Amino acid sequence: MNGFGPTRLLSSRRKYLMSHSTRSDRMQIGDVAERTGLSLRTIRHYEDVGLLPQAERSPGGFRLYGEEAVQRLLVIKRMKPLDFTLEEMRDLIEVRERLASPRLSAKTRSSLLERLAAYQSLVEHQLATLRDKVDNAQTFADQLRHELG
Amino acid sequence: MNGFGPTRLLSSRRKYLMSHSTRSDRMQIGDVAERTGLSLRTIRHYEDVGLLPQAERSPGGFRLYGEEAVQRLLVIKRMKPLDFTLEEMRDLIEVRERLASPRLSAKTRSSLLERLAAYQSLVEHQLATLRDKVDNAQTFADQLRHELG
DNA sequence: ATCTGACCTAACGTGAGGGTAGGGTTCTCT
DNA sequence: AGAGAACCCTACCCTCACGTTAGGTCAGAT
Repeated sequence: MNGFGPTRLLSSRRKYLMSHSTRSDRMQIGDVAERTGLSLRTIRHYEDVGLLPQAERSPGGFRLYGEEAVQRLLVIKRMKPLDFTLEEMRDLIEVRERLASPRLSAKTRSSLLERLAAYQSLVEHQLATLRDKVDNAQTFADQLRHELG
Repeated sequence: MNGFGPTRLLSSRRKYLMSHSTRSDRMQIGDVAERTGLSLRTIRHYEDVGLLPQAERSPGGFRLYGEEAVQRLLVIKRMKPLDFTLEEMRDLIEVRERLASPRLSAKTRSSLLERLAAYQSLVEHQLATLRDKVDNAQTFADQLRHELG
């Protein structure tokens, strides 16, 4: 159900949770999954398609993540209901990140801003249709309530 | 884009729109698609998986629908954002329909009501998580607006 | 050293349709 | 009656975002 391993669901992870010595602030994939509410499979998949950068690895090959990864995944999670493809999200995120850098020619910057603006109007549109869907669902729920009430 | 044929999109269908004689109130699939906003492909798929009952056919094999089909599809459309599988929807609709009949033993009726109640609580739950998603998306949109504003 | 829980890759499966090919049907108009 | 346009049919393969095994390896505790 979880993609792998026993289902931990909400139980906070007990073992080697940041041992004591030598640990940096690197988490492994299970911690990230827990903090984001995404499955291991999903996280790996996002890496596969480039939505998440390649994770560092432990000597034995375990993926290691820092806080930025969690933050990025949370952003992605917020975007998801807007019905973008993973590739669009990758692109949108990249545009935002590049804009964050101060070292950009005016041309580059304005072209990035343009792309971002395009995404924004898409976002607004999708947000509107999402709200419509909620209304629809609400209507259905009301009807159901009425039939049972 | 539409599953088949030239993209009509919003343009109302011009030809043989309920001819004049001999026609009953049967529509063909394109009319239904137009009225529900679903694609031809989707409608056929729903029939394939039993979410929509087998349509009648014209002598030449065209699917023919009545008003009930449109209504049913609109109900399905309202449900869709709630993230049910097509099979769950089929089942839920069937329960509702069976309940509508007056010829039911008390036992049957109460068992159906129970199932419906179970669905209802699922619906409420899904509705809640859907609203959460909207909030998330909203947060994201706000951020984007802020970056551009 | 061993156990156990957490993790790995590889690969196939699934749900809900989209897209295309190749061809038949139905109405309108002449 | 014939033609043309608009509409529809089945069959099949494709896509996207993962889920689900299968068959291992790794890391920390005992």
